[in-house]
Amino acid sequence: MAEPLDPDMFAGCPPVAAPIRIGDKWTAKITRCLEAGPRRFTELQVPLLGITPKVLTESLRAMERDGLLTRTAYDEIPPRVEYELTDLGRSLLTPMNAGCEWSRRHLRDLLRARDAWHAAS
Amino acid sequence: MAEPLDPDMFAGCPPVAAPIRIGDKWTAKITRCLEAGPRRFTELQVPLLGITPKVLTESLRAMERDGLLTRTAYDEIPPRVEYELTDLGRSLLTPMNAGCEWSRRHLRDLLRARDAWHAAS
DNA sequence: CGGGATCCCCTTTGATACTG
DNA sequence: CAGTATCAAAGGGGATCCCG
Repeated sequence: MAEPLDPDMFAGCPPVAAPIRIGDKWTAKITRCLEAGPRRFTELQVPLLGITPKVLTESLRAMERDGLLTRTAYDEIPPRVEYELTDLGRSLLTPMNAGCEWSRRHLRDLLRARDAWHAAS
Repeated sequence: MAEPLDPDMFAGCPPVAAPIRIGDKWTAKITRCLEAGPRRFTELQVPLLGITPKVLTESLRAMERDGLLTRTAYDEIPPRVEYELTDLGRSLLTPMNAGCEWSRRHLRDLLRARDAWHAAS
């Protein structure tokens, strides 16, 4: 359905890059991962470097509860579960893109101000 | 310079309304409070219902450090300090407005999904 | 494979009291 | 007025181990 997720797709998005945050720590990244189509649990773990199963489960459950994505479990062996954005979840991409655009244009200024502050103190 | 801040200006913005968050818990609201011009410390405390001086100071210091606002202390008695948005701080209004627009259009759907979930469980 | 159960830590946030 | 100092609480996030 979709290309494999790039393990480094968030390389340019350190936590400092997120004065703008959507939902909890992982919501925005999960949304990005699902942008191109449904994904499996293990598939999501790859770009979300170091996320533990517990935390990923919690984030996915919260998003499911809020109607941002659907969870579909297939009764197979081995088990297979797919997560897919709903229209509501997809609507988050608009403010997310506004946030990313802000980072592209202004984050450098913010970091420069922060460095200057540390240098002065 | 500017009209007094409405103590209830954030009445329609419960925490649940913020799947989109800018900076720490108070950054976005402080930015809104400064939108119309410089404000004093005590002036800011009014709409930020219940914020303690400590937390307000911490938030303001962090924003100053990041170049989002300036702090000007006038050597008078009684003391007077004014906080004012920089251009960088003002640039946050764009993604903030995108987030507010999302809330206006979709928050109702999110809350409905959440309620349905609770009802089902 | 896709989790659940436990335990724990640390940061964020707040309450309270005091001060130049 | 505009903070600072200290303490306490809370919850988000993570480590580790286990399971159907």
